[in-house]
Amino acid sequence: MYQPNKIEPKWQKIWAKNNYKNWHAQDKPKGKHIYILDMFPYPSGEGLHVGHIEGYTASDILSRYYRMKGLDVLHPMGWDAFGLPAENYALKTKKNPKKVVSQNIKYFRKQLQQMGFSYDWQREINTTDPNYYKWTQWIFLQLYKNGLAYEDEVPVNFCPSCKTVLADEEVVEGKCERCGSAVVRKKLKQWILKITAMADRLLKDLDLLDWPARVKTMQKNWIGRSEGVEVEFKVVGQNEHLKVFTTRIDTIFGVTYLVLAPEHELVPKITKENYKDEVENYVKKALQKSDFERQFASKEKSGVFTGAYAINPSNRERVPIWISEYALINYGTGAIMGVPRHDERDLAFAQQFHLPIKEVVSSDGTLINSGPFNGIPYKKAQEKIALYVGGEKTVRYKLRDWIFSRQRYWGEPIPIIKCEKCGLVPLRENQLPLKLPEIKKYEPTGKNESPLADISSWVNVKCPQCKGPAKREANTMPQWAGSSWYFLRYLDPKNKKKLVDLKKEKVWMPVDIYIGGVEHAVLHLLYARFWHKFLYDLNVVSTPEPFIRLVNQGIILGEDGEKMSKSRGNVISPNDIIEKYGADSLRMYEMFMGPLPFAKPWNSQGIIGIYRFLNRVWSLATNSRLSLRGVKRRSNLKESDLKMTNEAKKKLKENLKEIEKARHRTIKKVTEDIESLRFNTAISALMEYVNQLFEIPQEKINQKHRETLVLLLSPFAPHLAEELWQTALKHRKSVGFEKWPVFKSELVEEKSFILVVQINGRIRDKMKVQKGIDEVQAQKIAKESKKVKKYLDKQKIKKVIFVKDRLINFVTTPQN
RNA sequence: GCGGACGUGGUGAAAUUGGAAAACACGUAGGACUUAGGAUCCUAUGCCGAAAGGCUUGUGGGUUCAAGUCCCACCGUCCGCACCA
Repeated sequence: MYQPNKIEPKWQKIWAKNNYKNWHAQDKPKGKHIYILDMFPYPSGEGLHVGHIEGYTASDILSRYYRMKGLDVLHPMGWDAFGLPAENYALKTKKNPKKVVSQNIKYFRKQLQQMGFSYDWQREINTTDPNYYKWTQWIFLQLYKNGLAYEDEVPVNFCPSCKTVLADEEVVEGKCERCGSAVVRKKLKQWILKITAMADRLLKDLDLLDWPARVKTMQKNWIGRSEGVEVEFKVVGQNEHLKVFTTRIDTIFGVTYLVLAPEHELVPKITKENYKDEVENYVKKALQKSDFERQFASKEKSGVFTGAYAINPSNRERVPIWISEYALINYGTGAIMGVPRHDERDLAFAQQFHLPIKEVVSSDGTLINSGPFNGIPYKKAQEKIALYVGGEKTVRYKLRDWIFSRQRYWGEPIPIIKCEKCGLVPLRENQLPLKLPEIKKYEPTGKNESPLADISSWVNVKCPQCKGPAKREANTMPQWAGSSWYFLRYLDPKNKKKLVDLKKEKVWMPVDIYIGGVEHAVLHLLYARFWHKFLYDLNVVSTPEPFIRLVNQGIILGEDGEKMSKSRGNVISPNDIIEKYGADSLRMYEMFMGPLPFAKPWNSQGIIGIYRFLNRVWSLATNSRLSLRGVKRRSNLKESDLKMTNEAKKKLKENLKEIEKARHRTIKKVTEDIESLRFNTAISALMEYVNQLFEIPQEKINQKHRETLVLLLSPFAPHLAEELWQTALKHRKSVGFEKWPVFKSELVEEKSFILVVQINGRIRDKMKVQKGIDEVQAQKIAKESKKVKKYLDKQKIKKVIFVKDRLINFVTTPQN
């Protein structure tokens, strides 16, 4: 009897011997090797959910499969444990974050081991371990030394609930990605990473990657490259110039006003006395609004006139200068030229404030009202007009630099000392890691500083340069720091001298297959690419991209088809499923639900089908009865016991002949499907094979049939396979390192096929015939069919289409 | 609004290159075995029809001997971005 709750713990214990040495990958393997990586989890208090298991099962199947194919497989696991979720949870439960994290990790590790995932636990890493974050800090120092980390006072996103600044990537629809509070804009001095310096490479190198189209598109849009022209408008009566950015320089003759962002630095300078009160009022109001309010609450355009005018360089016309929220300070130059006739937003604004509207591109796409450029197609005119108005070609990106400091306790300390005399002084590399002090009060202060600022024993230090009094940088790094390079540390987790040994790095990088959720498309995946390119420039790594192939698993929805959530009460707990059906059933069901990238609703009934299947496998391999009692299984009977009609005898003979072919066909199908990550159809193929084995008497099933079944099943259901391999089939060694079965192509090939006979494209008959017959033979056979004759009667055959080994189609016309 | 993915039975889904639509499961119905069945086994199961046969891959058109697959238009769903000049 198949009892998963007995055999699963048994094999898990055996696999755990010597810290899972069987799954330990060589540092420098001699033969073929493959790096199969999961997005490592954030060890929350909730434990693993079914979504984690989906991706992790897929990667485990691949890992086990490639080991059986004889490859060296690197399949590691670790913990991404710094950041807000752990800290908020710790605050809520009034515990120490370090303790919380270590408890959660313990629970996660246990759950992963209960699933039978074949990780190389000797390479386990933890981003909150000082031996790990030493290197996160080291990378920061290199960024600083290379001018890619800088401190600046800029308008930043601030979450009032989490009491910290956030990166643009962490703001979703104007709200904090973590807690959902509306984000407000503040001007604060922050550490910033110059990701924009890599914008072009991050965009171009997307071409090197085998990633899902939507992730590439998301990154492309996020980087948001646009080519345009910067052009200056002189302010009337002042020695000031307003620089605007436009992608449509050809419409400059149609400019009827200019707009500045409320935060634009020239606003106070150019505003005329009579307009000052109104302008200041508007600016003040705008600054108080959250991003959410500014972007979504009011679709109507707002704005005020500054009283100032500027000269349009194309036609010398005087145009009014306005300010409005719809000009964004952090894109382009923060100032735009208003062309109401040819831009929807400008049109809305012009209509609101009764500004003139001027047409400069006619319906046929040529310029009008544009002085010397009239009659030229607008595209062609762009270059000439840019030259004419003294504009400068520029490339602009939506991507903004990465705000890198957080006013929270639970993160990597930034290894910088601030000295009044010497300014910013980086720690020396031999002073790393700069450990996060253990403190009692780690609540965020809300004072735009991390709680570390209040720990005087930690924060007050001597300046390494002048030995005078100085302070440590008290802000910490964001959650994304540790995950931006973790896949490198797996290669060399204990190296004390280097982040990673270059020789080991050269062997294993880049990651061959990276499996994880799509939610990191513009966060982790963008940050990791950025750091990787930087490390590539430093010769710390040898490849420009870290992840060649990315696969997103689709989310698993609740039974109601909605996203699983506690409030909906539709969360499926892996623990319950394991208890009821075992980890092998859970693994296989999640793979059987549908294609890996699809979103799929859970179905409690569905897993029963898998459980039944594994029971059938058990009974086949152990040669035992399937049911508990009272059931006559056909294959328990001797051939002579069967009441054999002639037809039944014939069918049996056929089945026996077919079964060896079926074995080879199944090997082929399962092998190909695993390699292309079509696990659902691989499992279907295994089911079909089992169904076929059930069609023949038990004594006709030989060891080879059973062994093939167990071998092919082993990546999917490793516990069951191991049990059957060693107990029922009497092998000594683990099934996980047996040779993957091979098929003979001559046995996969069928000798006959079903010839489909069509008349005018409609199927009229089917018949089993020898493969390889030619058109003449096929015609002859087809025409012998009564059904076909009926339709060909009184018809003239106009044309015959013959597709070899598939079909024959008679195209006819009535004879008269 | 812009960009992307997609639309097949009661449900999850299969379907190499344009060549048998619905594999494999779930569910349902009937039967077997049973003190019992929510275990197990067998049979049936896209729709209409007694049958012959006809119809069927969101809708409408097109290309083709042949379309789930290719082309055009429309409808719908999901996801991402969203005043980016």
